[in-house]
Amino acid sequence: MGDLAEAMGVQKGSLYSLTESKQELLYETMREGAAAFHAGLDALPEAAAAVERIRLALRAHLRVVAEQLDMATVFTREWRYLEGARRDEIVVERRRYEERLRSLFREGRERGELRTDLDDAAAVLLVLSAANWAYTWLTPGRDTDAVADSFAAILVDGIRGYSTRAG
Amino acid sequence: MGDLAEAMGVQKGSLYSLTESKQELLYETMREGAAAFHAGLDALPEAAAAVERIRLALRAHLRVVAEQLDMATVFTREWRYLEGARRDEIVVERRRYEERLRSLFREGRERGELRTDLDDAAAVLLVLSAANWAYTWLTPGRDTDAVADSFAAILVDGIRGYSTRAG
DNA sequence: GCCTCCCTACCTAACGGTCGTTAGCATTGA
DNA sequence: TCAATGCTAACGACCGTTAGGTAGGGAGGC
Repeated sequence: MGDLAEAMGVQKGSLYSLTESKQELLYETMREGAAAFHAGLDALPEAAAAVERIRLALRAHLRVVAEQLDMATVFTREWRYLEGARRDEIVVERRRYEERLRSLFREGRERGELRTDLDDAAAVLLVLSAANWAYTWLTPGRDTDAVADSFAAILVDGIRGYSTRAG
Repeated sequence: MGDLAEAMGVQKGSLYSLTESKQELLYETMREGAAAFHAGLDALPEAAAAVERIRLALRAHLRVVAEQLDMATVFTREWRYLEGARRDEIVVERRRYEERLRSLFREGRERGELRTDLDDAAAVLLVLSAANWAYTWLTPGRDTDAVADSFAAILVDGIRGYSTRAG
């Protein structure tokens, strides 16, 4: 709160005529974050192939992280410190996001666009890992879409060389 | 330090005849962590194929995380709070680990075992993301090797369905 | 074998700083 | 007039650390 007040050019105590508490600020940041990430999934073209939707979901997520790096950092690191009902609400939103991601894979598999032997849980975890770790290395200047596409390319087609691919 | 003292059944101040400072404890934890993760890479069979070495590296990393969850959590979350020379040393160790992982991919590609058009940087980032995010969801009881293998399977051969694979 | 020294491990008490928050009051603009 | 915004000052809690002291046990010298 001290740092925030200083950045606003205001005394520490003055913040409390603008906000209820530090928890409240954290909560509002988390709400913004959840909304931003969900909006990325909302914008996915429904008609596109699963593989394409996954690529675009990765792009959307990384773009939010890159464009709102501070928020994304708080979103990934600080949600643990929410308490009570506010925490419950945010945890639900986080789970819902995971579930929406998971359905991308499940539906893709059911439609035969993805491997039938695909381990859904592992695939989602891999994407979520990339998404949630991104705040540590993404820099707003770089071409975030290209990175997302590289991730997607590896995820979709793997890393194995053509000559050595097993039948 | 208070929590630690309580867990040891000792007064807070008594800790300081055993350690120099909280920083020192953090530093030692980080050293242990770096050693454990590097040991995982040391044990990789040199003769194995790149794809296999990558799978085993993932296994080794996740196993360390699962078996030393507290250490791994500190290792991934708290290294930022190291200061001065101790911080520098740990940052070097972290970078070296990344570099060793990167060489798994680079050598694999150079030997033709991995796709010639592979984006090394993205591949390493993907593996590191999975590795560094693992402390948030890994539970010591579960079959960690199986999860690592699932990750490796997706990483190596991708998720795309056979019927829709592009030529 | 005994005594002395000293190191280790522990104690109590407190210091100095940080931090979130509150009370009470002043200013200002609609 | 009143709500919003700001100020000053302080409270209370927490935290890492230190000072100064005590108990005990092992090592070395006599």
